[in-house]
Amino acid sequence: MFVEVIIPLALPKNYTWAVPEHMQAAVQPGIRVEVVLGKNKRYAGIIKKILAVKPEAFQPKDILNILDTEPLLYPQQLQLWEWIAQYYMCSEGEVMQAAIPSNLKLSSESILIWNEERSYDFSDLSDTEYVIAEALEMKKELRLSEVQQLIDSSNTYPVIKRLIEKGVCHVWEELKDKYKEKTETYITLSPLYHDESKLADLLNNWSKAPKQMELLLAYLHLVKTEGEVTQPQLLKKSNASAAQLKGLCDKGILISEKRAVDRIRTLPKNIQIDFTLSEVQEKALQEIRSGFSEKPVCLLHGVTASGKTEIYTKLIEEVIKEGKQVLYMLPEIALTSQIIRRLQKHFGGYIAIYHSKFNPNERVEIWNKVKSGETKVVLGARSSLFLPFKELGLVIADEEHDASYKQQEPAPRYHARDAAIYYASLFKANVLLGSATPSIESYYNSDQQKYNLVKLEERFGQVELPQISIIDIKKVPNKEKGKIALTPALISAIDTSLQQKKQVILFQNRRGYSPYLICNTCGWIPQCQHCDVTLTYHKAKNKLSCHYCGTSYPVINTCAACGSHDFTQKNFGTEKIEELVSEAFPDAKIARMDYDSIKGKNDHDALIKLFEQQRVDILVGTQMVVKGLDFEHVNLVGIVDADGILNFTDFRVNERAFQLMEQVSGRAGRKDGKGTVLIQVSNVHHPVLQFVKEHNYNHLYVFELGNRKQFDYPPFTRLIQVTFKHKEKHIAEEAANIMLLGLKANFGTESNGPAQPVVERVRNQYLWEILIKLPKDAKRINQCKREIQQQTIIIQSNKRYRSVTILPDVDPV
DNA sequence: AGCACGCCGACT
DNA sequence: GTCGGCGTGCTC
Repeated sequence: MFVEVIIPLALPKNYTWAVPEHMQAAVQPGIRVEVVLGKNKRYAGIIKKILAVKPEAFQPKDILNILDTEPLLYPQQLQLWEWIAQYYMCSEGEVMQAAIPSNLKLSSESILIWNEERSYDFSDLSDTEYVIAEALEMKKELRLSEVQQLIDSSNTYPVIKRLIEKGVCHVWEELKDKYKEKTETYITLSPLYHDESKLADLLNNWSKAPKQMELLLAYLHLVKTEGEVTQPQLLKKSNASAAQLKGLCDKGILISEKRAVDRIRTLPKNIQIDFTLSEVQEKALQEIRSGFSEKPVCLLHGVTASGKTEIYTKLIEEVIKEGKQVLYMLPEIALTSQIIRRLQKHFGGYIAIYHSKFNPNERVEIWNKVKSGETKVVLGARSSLFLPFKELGLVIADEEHDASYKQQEPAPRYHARDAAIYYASLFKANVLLGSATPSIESYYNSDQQKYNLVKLEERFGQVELPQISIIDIKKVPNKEKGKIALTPALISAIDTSLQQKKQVILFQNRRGYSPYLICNTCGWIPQCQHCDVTLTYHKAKNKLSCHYCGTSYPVINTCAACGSHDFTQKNFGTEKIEELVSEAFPDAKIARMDYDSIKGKNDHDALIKLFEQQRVDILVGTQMVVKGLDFEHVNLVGIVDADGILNFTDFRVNERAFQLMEQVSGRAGRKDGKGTVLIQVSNVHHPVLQFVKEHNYNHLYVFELGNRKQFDYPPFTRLIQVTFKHKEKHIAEEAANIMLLGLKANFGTESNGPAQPVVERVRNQYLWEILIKLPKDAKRINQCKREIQQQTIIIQSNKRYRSVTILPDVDPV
């Protein structure tokens, strides 16, 4: 018997091991096994398939151990992994890395074992070797991490090698299971005293140790009120010490025991739906249901504040009642306590939250509860896709257009929305994609009748969509040199809102104080040494920072080109807007929400809460303010600098610009009355603005087409994005130049072939991203160039050499 | 991911 | 003439 095993490594394919006779009965797909790969490295892999025939090309090794009695996952998951590996061009091992909570991944740790036969003469050892040998002699065993501490260098390997050669020790690899149950110490009364009279006897004849008696009385009281008593509870209540409690336990009166407990607080399992759908929502729900009978995927295009969440809630309820499970995915950033609270209110203990910020032990617990079918609804970010659902009935991908569904680094570079559609198909489950601004590919798929499309064009409670006004910055009188941040029109609108006791959101998609500095004498602009982008001035930190790579520099006072000390700050970021607003409205409470002001996840939640409670009047922020948040009292949204959103050259920017502006605008007037959106822009004729103004999404993709007439519909099928990844900048540039010369890329898939560009990642069928690995030395780059010269590529590029969008003349699909 | 092997530049 | 850097290839 042989097994194909998935090892959590980027191996070109799965390897095969032999199963010794006595282990064969326990072997089945989904079980973890311990295997040796290479010389003596051990891994815990997952059995994918059982093979009956011995492979001919190599001699399989035996597996060492079987680690589970039942499969860790279901066959559907192995199928999903296979699909992701094939579709996104990575190994199944890499998928496994992403899929399994790190605590279920076993890895071997090298342990140095003291050689007892070794003489105690260390005269032949160097200083570092001596330090380790001495420690080994005392402790007999050392972990690799301990060795690293001892000689405080990461370069332990050569030293250890020499120690082995000199016969001081040998190396043992040990596999460790990292998941630990959480235990709490519970205190119970000894069964001896369960009899009331015996207990009374004990208390009446108590002598000495009054504190212990007090403790015992406190215990008896707690049992009555709480039922179960934990050690910390008891000690707190009785104000006693652990030693006093131990005394009671030693006397055999109380018993202390450790019990495994859930890390995740469980809520009662009940469903509570306390709302009714509006007529429009009800109609949409009907359409979704009947759509599901024909096609498994449905795109719900509902304008902002149309009440999509209520529809989701109804669908989830139906699925739970059928006894099936639901995966509710959201972009990471939108997983705020706002939405969590809302769903927990409806589904209580049926729901579990899952995302990458959870600690590994908690993740294992959720994993197990989803696997057992106990958890019915998972609310999570993209990684929740990998949970072992027992019987998936519905997947909801909310904010379907959001780019953070796509994993960029590391492999597997999967798109959670697309992978979820495949995953759902394995269960014959339905998928609901929801967005106020659907992605072009989803729109296209519904256009092609692949997905069903349901629209919700009305806001909940007949609130009208906001009135959108465009302010032409060019026409604003006495503007200073450069752009004007807050026009008089915007200022007076903010003033009106504040007087009405309403809230305002000001959106500026640039963080920092001023996006660049310019030398007044010669026009030199400080740039990042690594990235060729301008450095943004941050006033709070008093630093210049590169928003591309994150490097920060001290403020430059002297021009590198002409030595002048005279700089002007150009443009404005959120920091400056915040400052300008507080100057204009000294009495208003103003807060800023961007990457710099939000350090931890809690800051984000806390700020949202402040704003919800109207303890902030004006919120200045970047994209962060738009992600799936409902604020009821906002009636004005100002887009401070729309040019900054519209004037890019990236091919998908029109789509993104529209989505962003539409999402931002959607924050206005969600509940009580019509809102206003003011867009400050100089390029007033930009076509995207018309669509935003009319809330017209239907023709956006046509517009996208119109802008790129040379391509057939859909315009993006032939786009390939190439990313150059190389340590050395000049090589990445050289690689970009090869592409810019209009040469060809050999889209081979092997990762171990000769020096040739290598396909590494695929995004989805419309947009391919390819990572090209290039050799280091120049001679081989030329060879590479030659290999590249077989296919013509039309290139669209942004200025930075990091990422180049190219259009090949054949469809790579 | 490790680890081995082999190739070139910096030291006894 | 050897050490050690890293580039490349292989592991069932």
